[in-house]
Amino acid sequence: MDLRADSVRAAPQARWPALFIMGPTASGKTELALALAERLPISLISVDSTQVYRGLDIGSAKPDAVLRERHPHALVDIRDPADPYSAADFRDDALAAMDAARSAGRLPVLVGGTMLYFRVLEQGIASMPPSDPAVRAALDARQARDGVAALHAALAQVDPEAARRIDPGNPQRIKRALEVHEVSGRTLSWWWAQPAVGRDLHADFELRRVALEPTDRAALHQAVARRFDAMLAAGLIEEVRGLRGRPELHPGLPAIRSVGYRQVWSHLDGETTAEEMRERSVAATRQLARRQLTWLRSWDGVERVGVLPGKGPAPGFLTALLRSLESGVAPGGQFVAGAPP
RNA sequence: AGGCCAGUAGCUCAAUUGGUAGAGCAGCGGUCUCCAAAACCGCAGGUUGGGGGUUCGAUUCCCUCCUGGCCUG
Repeated sequence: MDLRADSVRAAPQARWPALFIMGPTASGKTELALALAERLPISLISVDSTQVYRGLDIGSAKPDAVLRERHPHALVDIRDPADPYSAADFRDDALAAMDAARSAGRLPVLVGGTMLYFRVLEQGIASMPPSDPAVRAALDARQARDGVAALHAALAQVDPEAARRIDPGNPQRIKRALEVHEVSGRTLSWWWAQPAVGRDLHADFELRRVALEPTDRAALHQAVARRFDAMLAAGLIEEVRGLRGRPELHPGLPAIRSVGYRQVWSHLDGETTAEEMRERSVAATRQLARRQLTWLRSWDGVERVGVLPGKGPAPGFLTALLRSLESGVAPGGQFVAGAPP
């Protein structure tokens, strides 16, 4: 779906530059973004499904308060962990933050590792009924009572097309399809067939997309383990203990299901030893990184920059990136429309 | 020193009366349209501690050596 040519005709004014910094966990995205923020008028926008939650600080590798004071990050700490955030929420919020950056003459720099969010921001998302907590709860109960196979069979009745495309063992997607049907009266495959609506990002912004890709998997694994140990030393268990003390929070919430938090929560429930908790957390982080890399490999037109975990990209890359971005800054210290991203 | 038990995939363990080995986890690859740090799919992986013997055939029986653990001195 590339509406670029049409959009340029419809909106002849020059587009505003924007930069994506993508990459798996522990690849040095934040360091690169902060280095840019030190030297250029940019607005940092977090693309991270866990950093949106207040109180999930250590385990989500949020930049610390001092750094965020100096370089504010949009879309960090915007939700309570009890209140689930979604890809569609992100798209709206990110576009608003990008518009604000443009109004301020600043370069929006979107940094993060939540690849679905990048994809939805760029390609849009089909107009579909949002999630409905009550319907979800009912479907969860039905799954517990009748099993996944029964849910898939029910889906096959109302929406054979969706049932064929969704794996019979994938309860999350099956329930989403049933939910959409229940709240809208239309099947998921009907919604899939609708033309995409909503704003086209490419009409207003010219993107430069940079992906940090670790060149050495073993080194990435080591960096992941080191970083988790540092989180433990920084008080991750205490952080989770605090969350666990809130009665409205539970392991079914997206926030609590995220890497590290889930495993520590389970450890505090007495289900695992400290050593098991550490091993499972580190393994889950490795798996997260692997899935993030799978996303990145499938994307065309992305600038791929090799990094050695722990050392970052080659020094020449930052210099070259700064030089090309600086050329878009006017004497007044603001970016100009039509600048090269 | 003697006795007993154990040694199978990277890890934890399976394998009916001997019929040339399976699973979970980890690893790797992939899917992804309002939970995505989620949910799911697939793949690979072992001269069964070494050596010898019995047998048509040994993870399985016998001998020996090595390693670890327990017990007795």
